[in-house]
Amino acid sequence: MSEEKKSLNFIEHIIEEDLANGLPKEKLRFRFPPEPNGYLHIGHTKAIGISFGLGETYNAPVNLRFDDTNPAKEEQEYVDAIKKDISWLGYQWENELYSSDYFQRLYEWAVQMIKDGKAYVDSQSSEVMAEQKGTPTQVGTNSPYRNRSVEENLELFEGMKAGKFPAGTHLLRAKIDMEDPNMLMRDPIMYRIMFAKHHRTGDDWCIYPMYDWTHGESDYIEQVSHSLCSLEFKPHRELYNWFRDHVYDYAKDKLPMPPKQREFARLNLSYTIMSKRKLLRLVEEGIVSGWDDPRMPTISGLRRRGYTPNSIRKFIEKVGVAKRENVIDVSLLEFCIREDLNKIANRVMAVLDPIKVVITNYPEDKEEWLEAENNQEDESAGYRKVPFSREIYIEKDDFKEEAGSKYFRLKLGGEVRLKNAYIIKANSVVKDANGNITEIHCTYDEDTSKKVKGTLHWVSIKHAITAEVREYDRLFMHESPDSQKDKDFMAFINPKSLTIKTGYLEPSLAEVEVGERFQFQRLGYFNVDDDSTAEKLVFNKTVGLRDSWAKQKPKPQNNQNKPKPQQQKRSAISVIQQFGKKYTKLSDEKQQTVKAEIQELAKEVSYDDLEPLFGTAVKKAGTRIVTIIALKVLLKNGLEKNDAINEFIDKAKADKNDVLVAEAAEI
RNA sequence: UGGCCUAUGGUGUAACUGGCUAACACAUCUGUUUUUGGUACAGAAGAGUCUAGGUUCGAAACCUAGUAGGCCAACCA
Repeated sequence: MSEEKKSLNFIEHIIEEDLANGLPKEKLRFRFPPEPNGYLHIGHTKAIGISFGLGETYNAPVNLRFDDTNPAKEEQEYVDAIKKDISWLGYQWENELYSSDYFQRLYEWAVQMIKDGKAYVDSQSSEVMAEQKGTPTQVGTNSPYRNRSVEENLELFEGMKAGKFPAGTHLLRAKIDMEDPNMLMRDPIMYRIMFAKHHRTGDDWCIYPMYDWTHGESDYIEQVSHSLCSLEFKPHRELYNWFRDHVYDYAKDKLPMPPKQREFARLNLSYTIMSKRKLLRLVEEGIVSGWDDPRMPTISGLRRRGYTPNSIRKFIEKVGVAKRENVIDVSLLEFCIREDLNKIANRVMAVLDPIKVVITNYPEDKEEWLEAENNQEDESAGYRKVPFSREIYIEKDDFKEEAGSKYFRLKLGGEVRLKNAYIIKANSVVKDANGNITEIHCTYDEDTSKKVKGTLHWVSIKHAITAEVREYDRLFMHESPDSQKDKDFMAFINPKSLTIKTGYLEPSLAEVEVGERFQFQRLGYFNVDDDSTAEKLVFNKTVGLRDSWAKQKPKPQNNQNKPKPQQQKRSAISVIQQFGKKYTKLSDEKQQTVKAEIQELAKEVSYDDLEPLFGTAVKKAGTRIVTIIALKVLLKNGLEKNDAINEFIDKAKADKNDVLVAEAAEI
């Protein structure tokens, strides 16, 4: 067991510390608490991966708890979809729970809080209350109802529960501090009146608890040890603790574990939006076909697109956990899915943009069934037969009448290998009236041992089956479409995010099943879409293969690779400082050229610019060398020596860096 | 005008809690192998850790100030 010590993220550090301080390992318990008001997306996967992942590493139970305290928004449909997605990802929850299961207990605790003078019934309009609440920079003021008697509060709360009051007339609030700098502590609402049918409790209740009151107490009831959520809940922690500490007083005999909330930064993906509300808009406005459109970042979308649970889990693992805002490059997600599919997807041949090739020396009525390896990454995948005949399709892109030596594909007079078949040579082309090539005439050679640079995929026209092939591009053309202050995210929609083609496939694909994944050789990974039927096959492109050839070709004006915002002219001193950072690493020769440049720049530098650099840390020898060089220029141009200068020079002469000493000695 | 959080190569995370030349992955670029311009393998480039002070023999880490970004005023979660 020489397990290499993996570095821990900050949450794991906290847990390790708690364990070291005496928390028994058996007490560890986590939870994933979605609100059933929408579909899960890749961002949620991070939260799922963290809590369920912790459960796996510490062998601790993880509850799936639906935070269903707002019947106006929540539906059973979402509960079912969420369960399906989590299961699909391969995680197992210990218990399926609902906050609504705790409504009675929460109610009893609330009554206790009233009796203890920690909560009161307010009877004002939301406008007035908002007024009293103040702003982040301005304290709030007390409600006139804040000091109702316990008896009155009890009676009113009882009445609220019994349905005696219309919605909006009364509220239960915690009595904390209207002047707290944290607005969440300014007498937060615990209960509101809502005459709505709840997806689980039906009409049992007409008062519903708010998030802050429910969430932490649900954690506590479940004896969750570590309650992990995203950063925006950080300000809630203070309130989480306040409620928890009071309730702990009521129940500590039976519920000894007070949970602790910790927050991590949520996942952001480049060229993607993550907000449920905005995703809903894409669905409602018909930009996509539904929540499971393969372009959507939802779990169901990714699943339909052909992503594997493994690849998504791997992605979440690689993304890490920390507290700073981040934007993950989609290329990491693509890397993860390619890595997985490379190992498990069988290779097949499909031509998506065909051009006809006639092999003139191959008999017209002949056909051969050639052996093809299914997956060279997996020996157990075996072999299959693919038909070859006189007329085949290859990709249009794979032929040019004329091309340079860097072009490995077919050109007139050139030879290429047909994957799993023969080597062919292009002799002539047939063109239509517009000059478009309609046929390429080739001759084949049975000797396949020859070395040729290029290998093409192909499909026998006579045997080919057709399929609808859907290719996807990113939904948005901007790296962070929803964080532009002056533009709506809809402005960045990519109008060409979906391309539908007719593909010609080798006949082995005639009987595929929905969800099956393949590599179309040299093109990418594809899976069978839910829309696919025996009569009409439909494939989705999951992701393309890496293509180092495409990168060499001139990009179609898409300069997304280097939008480096060039800073406007930097000052001479900052350029010199920049040189300083590298100076000691440069070769002697380079040092000379850089030195000359610094001497030139130094002419524009004033003493006031330079002086702050005298204090540079000893360790930063490069910066000090560069400063000396510049200083010498200034001295030469008439600058008088002063104490600061002399001290700096003396210190340099005494340094252990030879270059620095040498430069200083010249003064 | 407040409070809280964050700042490490282009991106994301590390750095055994103050100690080696700041590590790993993605992205980028080179080669080698290859019946996929894929995979695999080998290598390169790129960061004095936001800035300035301070503490220390020693700071990415601790302290102070500044700067930048994020979050906080729903009877949402």
